[in-house]
Formats: sequence, C-alpha cells, structure tokens
Amino acid sequence: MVTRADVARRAGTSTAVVSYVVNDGPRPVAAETRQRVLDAIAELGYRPNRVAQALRGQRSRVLGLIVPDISNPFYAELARVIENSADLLGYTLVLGNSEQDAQRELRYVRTFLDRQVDGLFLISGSSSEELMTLSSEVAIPFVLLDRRINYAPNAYLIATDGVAGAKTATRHLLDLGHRRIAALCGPAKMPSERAKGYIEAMREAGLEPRLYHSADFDRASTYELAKVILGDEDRPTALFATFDLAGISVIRAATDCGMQIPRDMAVIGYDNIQEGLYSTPRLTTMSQPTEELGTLATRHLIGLVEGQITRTFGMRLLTPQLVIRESCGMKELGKRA
Amino acid sequence: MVTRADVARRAGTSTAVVSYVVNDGPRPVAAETRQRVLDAIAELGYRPNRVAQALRGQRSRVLGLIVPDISNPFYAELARVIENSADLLGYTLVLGNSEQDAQRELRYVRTFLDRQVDGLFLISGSSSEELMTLSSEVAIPFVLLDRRINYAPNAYLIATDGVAGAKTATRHLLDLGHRRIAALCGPAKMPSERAKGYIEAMREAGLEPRLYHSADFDRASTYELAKVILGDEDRPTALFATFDLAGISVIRAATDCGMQIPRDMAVIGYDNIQEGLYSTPRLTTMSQPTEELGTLATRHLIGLVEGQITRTFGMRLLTPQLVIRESCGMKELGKRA
DNA sequence: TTGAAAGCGTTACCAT
DNA sequence: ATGGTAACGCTTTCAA
Repeated sequence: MVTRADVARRAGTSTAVVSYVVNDGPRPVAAETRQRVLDAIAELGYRPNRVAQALRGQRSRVLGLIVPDISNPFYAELARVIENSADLLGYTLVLGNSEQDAQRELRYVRTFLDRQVDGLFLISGSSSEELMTLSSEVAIPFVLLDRRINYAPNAYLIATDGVAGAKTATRHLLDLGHRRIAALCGPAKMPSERAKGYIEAMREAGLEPRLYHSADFDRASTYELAKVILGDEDRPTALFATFDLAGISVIRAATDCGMQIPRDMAVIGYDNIQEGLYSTPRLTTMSQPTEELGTLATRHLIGLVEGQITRTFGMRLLTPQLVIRESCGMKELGKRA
Repeated sequence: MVTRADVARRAGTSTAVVSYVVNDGPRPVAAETRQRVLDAIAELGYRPNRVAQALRGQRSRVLGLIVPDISNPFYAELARVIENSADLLGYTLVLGNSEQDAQRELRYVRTFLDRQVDGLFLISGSSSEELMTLSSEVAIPFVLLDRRINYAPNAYLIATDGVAGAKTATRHLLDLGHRRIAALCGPAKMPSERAKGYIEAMREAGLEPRLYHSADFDRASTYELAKVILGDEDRPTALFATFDLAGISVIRAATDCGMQIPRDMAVIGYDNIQEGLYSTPRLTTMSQPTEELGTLATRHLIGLVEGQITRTFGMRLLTPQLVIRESCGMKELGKRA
C-alpha cells in the first residue's frame, strides 16, 4: 500500500506538506513543491486511506441506512435515490435490514456507530418511546424517513403527509360514489398515519371505517388478507390499500376469486411503486415523490453532518399526489354499489 | 467516547489486558482480572471502535456490494440475502449502484478499497478485459455474481447457468409446439449467456433464432420494445424474456395492444422475482435460487477473506429451475401457430 | 500474568 | 513555506 510517507519521500518533502496539498490546506504550499507532490502522487498512484482519516479526524464520510426490507420495492427505490445523492456528495452508504424488528434496528444503529458513521437514515419500525431513547443515546445526526412517529420531538422526519394522502385517496373513492370503503393496513401493532387519514375521511363523510390488518407488509400476507376481504359476504365496494404492494396483492386475489378490479371492487394504493404502472389493471395510487424524499433526506443529513444546518428536529412533510390509473374505474361503478 | 484506556483505568489494569479480554487472546488473563475488566466494560458501556481496529489490523469486517441498480427487484432480493448472511457472520455491507457503467463500477471499487473493505461482491457490467485488469489491480478477494463473463480466469463467479437455463426455457416453448420463438434480451452491447442458450436451443431444433435487444434493463425500455415486437406483422408466437422484468413488460404491452398472454403469445421469463407470482397472468419463468446464490457468495467471500478458502477463481454454477405458471399456456396454443 | 510501547495512515499544531 | 511530531483507538510484541 502506498502511504503518504512514500509520497513525501518521493517528492523530497514531509508528510505534512503532502497533507496540505491533498487537502488544499490548512497551510499554503509553494507552487513548485505542490507540483512535485502532485507528480509523486500520480506516479505512485497514491490514494488517501479513508480509515486512517476517519480515525484521525472525526469524519468518516459514511452514512448508515436502515430499512425494514431492501427487497420491498418502495424502500429499494428510496435506497437507490439516497445512495445516489450521498455518492454525489462524497459519502458512502452502509446498509442494514431491520426486518421491522426494534431489536435488530437498535443493533444496526450500534454497529454503525461503532463504525463511526457520520449520520443515519432510519426507516424505523420502532415506537416513539424507543425512538426517544435512541435519539438521546445517539450522538450523531439522524433523519427519520417515511414512517411518521407520533412523539419524537427530538428527531427530524421527512415523509409524505400520510394523513392527507389517505384522505385524498379515500375521498377519491367517495367521489366515485362508493360508500362501503375499507382499508387494508399493515400489522395492527404498527401505528399508521394512513389508517388515521382514512378513518377521518370516512367519519367526515358520515361513514363507518372498516380496517383490515395484514400480518406483515409483504405480498404473501396481504394476498391472504385480500382473499378474506374478497370472500366476505358484506364485502366493501372499494378498498384503500395503504401501500401499493398490498394493492397489487388485492388485484391478484380478485382474479383468483373470479372477480375483477375495478369492476367488482375499486382499489387505490399508496406509494406509487413502478410495478403499479405495469400491473393489470394499472394501479391508481397516491404517489410519493421518492426522488425528492431521498434527495431532501440526504441533503438534510449531510447538512447536519457538515454543520451547515442545525435543525435536528421537526418534520418535512411532502404532499403525495393522486395518480389516477385504472384500478378504481368510473363513477358508475361506485354508484351501482 | 469511551475508549479502551478508560476501561483500563477503571479496572486498574493496562490497555493490553483489556484487549486480551475483549478479544479473548492472544494472551490469557487471570480470572479475577478478567472479571474486573468485564465489569468496567459493562459499567462504562464500552464498545470497541471498529475504525481503529480496521486501521490497526488489516481487517475492517466490511464487504462491498456493487450492483447495477438496487431498485431492480432481482438485485434487491439478492442484496437482502447477502446483507443478511454477511450480518450473521459479523460483516457490514457498503452499497454502490453502478448503473451498468464500467466507469462508475471502477470508481466504486476504488472508493471501497480506500475504505479498506475486506472483500467485494460484484454484479458487473464490465467487459472481460476490464474485469481482468480490475482483478489484477485489486488485492482483496472478490466474487462475481450473476453475470457470467467470458474471460475472467482469475475471478470467482457464482451464478445460475444461463446457457442451460435459457435452453430449458426455450425447449419448454418448443415442447409447447411453438416454432416462431423470439428472445427479448438486454442491451446488445452486454454479452448474454441467456441469449446464447436460446440460440443454441433454437439451432438444435433447426430453427432460426430471433433476437431483440432493449435499450436498457428497465421497465420502460423493455415495454417499448415489447410493443414493437407485438406490433410486428410476423410476430413470434412465443417469447423468451431473458429477465422477468421484461416478461412483465411484455404482458402489460400485450394487453395494451389488445392482445392477451398466453392466448396470443406465450411468454417465459428468467429470474423468478416475486412480482411474477402476482402478475396477471402469473409469469412462467426460470427460477434463480436467490437465497442459495446469496448465501453461497457470502460464505465464499468471507471464507476467502478469513483465509479458510484459497480458491479465488473458477465458477459455481447453479441450475435454474423451470417454474410453470400461466404465461405460456397449454400445448394447443403453440400448435395452432 | 501483566505492562509499556511501537505502529497502523492521517491531520494539524508547533517550530523553524 | 515547510518539517517534526503528537494524537486518533486499537493490537501485539517485547520485557518484566
């Protein structure tokens, strides 16, 4: 391995000067010396050792990303955006899959801390209390993503406004003439802003909300639940799936039950994963601005890390957009019900 | 930050002894002393600094994973498996999206090297020559995944046998009675084992292969291409999509052209991404054993890193399994053509 | 069985 | 403008 000492020797100077040249400071270097150093670096193919830099300084230029499951399309997409933005700003990403498990999540946080990451992106499955404890323990900046947690006043969150989005979705169903509208949510133990928005919209319309909870956020369990919902005598005429993956499962389950979306039931999703643009029927959904979410989060976190920003708490809520495709049908369908 | 010196002070011993206790060696420690150290560690909440360990020793316990695109479902799934296996063995994963770009790929390799990763997983878009150069430059172990490259005798590859898989897929179409069978491949500049297998199977059947190349591996470009294929007067009766994402695009495009899969065209994919189990129709495909691929790769790489294995070149080819679902239809459909 | 100290590659302060 | 050197937290050899 080529070290700074090798460069210094070759350039006939000291390691300090090499450092000044490499880092363009903090001391000036004579033009001629600088050139000798530059030449030596090029000839030797010298590259600074990031580990040594991290140990010496306090900055590693590594950011941690903890997601529930990288194979979930929405998180994968978000991860892509974040990795990209981080890379652009000179940061490397370490990845952890928490599997919705607070224990695992905490373990990753500690592991990453041990590795001196400069900051943390957290798509957390933890409760507010756990998060509170966490944020008081963790000395580095972190930003919460996507999942809105009720009480974490000492954290910063970037997400779409789930309550507003769910209301828009529900109202779209209402506008289409539906009255018996149910919501397919994730596990009951995970508090959901989207369920809340749905309930509010229903109440405002004088309707009784009906909530279904899947065992998990994956395809298999939402598909199972969808079959149950579809098999119900008193089946709803419209369904708000609080995440697209569930919406896709419903479409598939409907076909398997000899029904058709939207003819037999209107379905609206949330997230706008790519898959929904290619499903049959195409999934109407509340679109999360993934690109924006990811870049904002990255910029905020790095801003915090580099001290250009000091706002470590609060929320940045983006408004999801209704994207009308094919899974909700026309007004007549709703009326008929 | 609590350091080893703090622990030593608290336990009334030296930093060396703390090290012996923490690492369970290389020297024995008196039971009583050990206990004092353990107590001090617990009281102080001391955790070893991984960065310092990495700098001192040569091991960082970090592995790099370079994928073309983490938002591609197949890679996301593979990444999940790899992260999981690596984590189980005490390794952390850093992630890079190469976007099929050899330049970017190389940049990530260097960045990760600067960060002293112990090993590299590479789903490479580079040519054999580039890879050869790379492997001679790179001093750490690495394993190639999924993409089989013709000439990289100094690398180790784990993948499914694309030639065999493609042949199986093509023969399945042949068995169904199809004769006009085309293949939808990725970009023409990316050499494809799967295309090769398809061509061989066609030739063996005395048939003329027909290849289509999409601009990219993503949904948008495969969808565009699918429309072209479907719009062709002389359209094939069956299509081998060399990756599931393309197969899904074809299904969607068919519907948009007023056709139906499998009635108007049989489609078989490759990969077995989850999405194919939920599409309408469900996608018949060549299943890659993602779990096995990922764990094998991780075990091999870590085995190499830890010196338990010395086999740094060769191939481990798994056989993909034909998974018959709904997108190819019955024998009659092929015959009719 | 334990302690002292060198050294991993960097940075930045104190000298010169 | 530049060189010498201490320090970041850890591991391990050498001595005791």
